[in-house]
Amino acid sequence: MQGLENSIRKQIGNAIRSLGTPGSTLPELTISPTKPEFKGDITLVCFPLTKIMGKSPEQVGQEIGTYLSEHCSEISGFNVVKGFLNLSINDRAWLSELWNLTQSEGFGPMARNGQKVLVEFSSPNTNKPLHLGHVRNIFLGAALSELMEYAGFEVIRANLINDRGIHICKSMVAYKRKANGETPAGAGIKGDHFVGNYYVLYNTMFKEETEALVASGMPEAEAAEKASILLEARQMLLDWENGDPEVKALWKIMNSWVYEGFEASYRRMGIHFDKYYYESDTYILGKDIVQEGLQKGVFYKKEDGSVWIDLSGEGLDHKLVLRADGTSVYITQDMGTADLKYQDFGMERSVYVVGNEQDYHFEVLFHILRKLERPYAFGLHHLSYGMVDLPSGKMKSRDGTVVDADDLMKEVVGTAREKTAELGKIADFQADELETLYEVLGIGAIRYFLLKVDPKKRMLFNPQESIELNGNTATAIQYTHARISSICRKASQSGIGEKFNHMPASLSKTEKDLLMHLLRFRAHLAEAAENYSPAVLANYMYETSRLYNSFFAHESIFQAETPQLVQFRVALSNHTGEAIRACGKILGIVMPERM
RNA sequence: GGUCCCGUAGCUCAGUUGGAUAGAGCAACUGCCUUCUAAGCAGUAGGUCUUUGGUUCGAAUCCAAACGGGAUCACCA
Repeated sequence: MQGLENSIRKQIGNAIRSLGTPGSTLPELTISPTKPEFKGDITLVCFPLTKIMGKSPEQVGQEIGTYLSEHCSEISGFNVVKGFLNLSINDRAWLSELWNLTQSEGFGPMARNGQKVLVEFSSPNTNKPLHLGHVRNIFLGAALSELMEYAGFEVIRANLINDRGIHICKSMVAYKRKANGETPAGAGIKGDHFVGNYYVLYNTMFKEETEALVASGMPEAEAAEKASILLEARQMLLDWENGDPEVKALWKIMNSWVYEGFEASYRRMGIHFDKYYYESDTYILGKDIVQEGLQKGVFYKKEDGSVWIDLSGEGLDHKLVLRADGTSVYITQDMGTADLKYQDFGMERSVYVVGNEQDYHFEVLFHILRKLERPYAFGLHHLSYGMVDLPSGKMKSRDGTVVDADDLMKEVVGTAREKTAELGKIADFQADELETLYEVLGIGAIRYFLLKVDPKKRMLFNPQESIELNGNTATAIQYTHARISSICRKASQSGIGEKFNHMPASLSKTEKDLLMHLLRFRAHLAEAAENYSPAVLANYMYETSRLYNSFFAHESIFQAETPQLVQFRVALSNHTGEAIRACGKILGIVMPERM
């Protein structure tokens, strides 16, 4: 596409010049695929050229069209409708484009660009198991990482674990009071769920205690502050900071249970990290940066000793960066962590995959880092995403309306199992092959469902209806891939080559639509990487699958008129498979050979 | 209240950065398995792109305002 489109752009430029417009600079040419209801393949919008050429849009179209069909062998015809110049490209030109593509980079990754990008995602708290919101974050981060890698970057996947603070202490208090030394292994519960249960228990106990206090005549606000269980949790946080060995030991063991649980979930999701950061290490960072900022005059100190930054020039507000007592706030620590990451990896770009409730925080953080003239400051990006809603409304842990990540995976894999059995195409599958297939279908379905939507939009998750296996779903795309694989297997048994090595004289409509779409792969890849948007690629992948299915239904492959045509259609199928696998790899959706 | 995000078919979402008669899937209705996988294909129906102004040859897209939904505006993380 690139080569052909560029050469046509050039020819159009020549046309405009030779049609008598001396010296003036060309406006940007808008060229797009022709709408299906018109004849032609690509369309030039003529309106922007009317001024420079001093003619009506129709005249412009006619004259450029005439010039092109005389000077440009790829153009086989044209028509002008209401100022749109529709150009027909001969099939041979399209075929050579595909030929060029498959002979060169194909659908493989771009060449290394020598730049590094660090992607921070997942970043869970260690007091409860992962839920659907985390799953969106994790799949976004993982897909973005793959996408950037494919686009030529070296990628560092980082997970900043929030393993410190009052919320962890709450689980610890509940455990201390009620557990009697129970362990996840003993209880037969996954570690993160085990600890999460004590967090829930804390909240129950806290509620009971405050209600009792209120019943005994204490005002509600006071009761919420005086509950012994809360005081104990606060004391525990202080003890933790003072290095109390007993508290530290409990903290360590409970966190290790959670990490085991997380690792199991990550494994099932098919993701990994290159680097873990822990807030228990990073929370002390950033104070030296505050001093540096004061010296540089970026920050200022109030009479009480607290340190602030004035961002009113940026349309924001004044923001505290250090308390009067010299202790850190969240953003202090984030400044320090940003420096730490840069020391560790020296990356040009850094992406934070964090929910949109922190939009303001990151805007402030990025402003600060730019004012502090950090070398990485202009490569920062906040990949902000919207909440996942349920039909019942917002997910709330205390209402028990969260969709647990492990439950979700289990359920969808179960659905894949039932559906597969229903269709009954799996008679000759081995048991372990089947288990793999169910995983691939189930996890793929969730992944695609969460990735196909523009990240910044809130999205609705309906547990009953959302994970469908028909229509615009991973399953349907995986099915297309399985069909393609089946074609390729059959071809190889008959000794038919899978590589594109023959050009038919002409293309059918579905062949041409598919081919033209395949040629746009790299443009979509580039667009997705540029916008940090896996959704772009997800939609491209679905469209590829749809066009292939249409081709598949309309054209017979092995019964084609000539052996050459058979070979071409096999090759077209194979290359479509390559494109789908490439998208699948980036999105983390495994494409099965058969299903 | 200030700031930011969102508003497209009954539902869930696309919409190539301003182009032609706005597209998919689900749900509903019709057809298509004796030929390569029907988890599919082809079709019917479904729209005041929240509203009102503006910018221009042209607006779902850009600007302004209003309405609706959400987030945020902590010396929490």
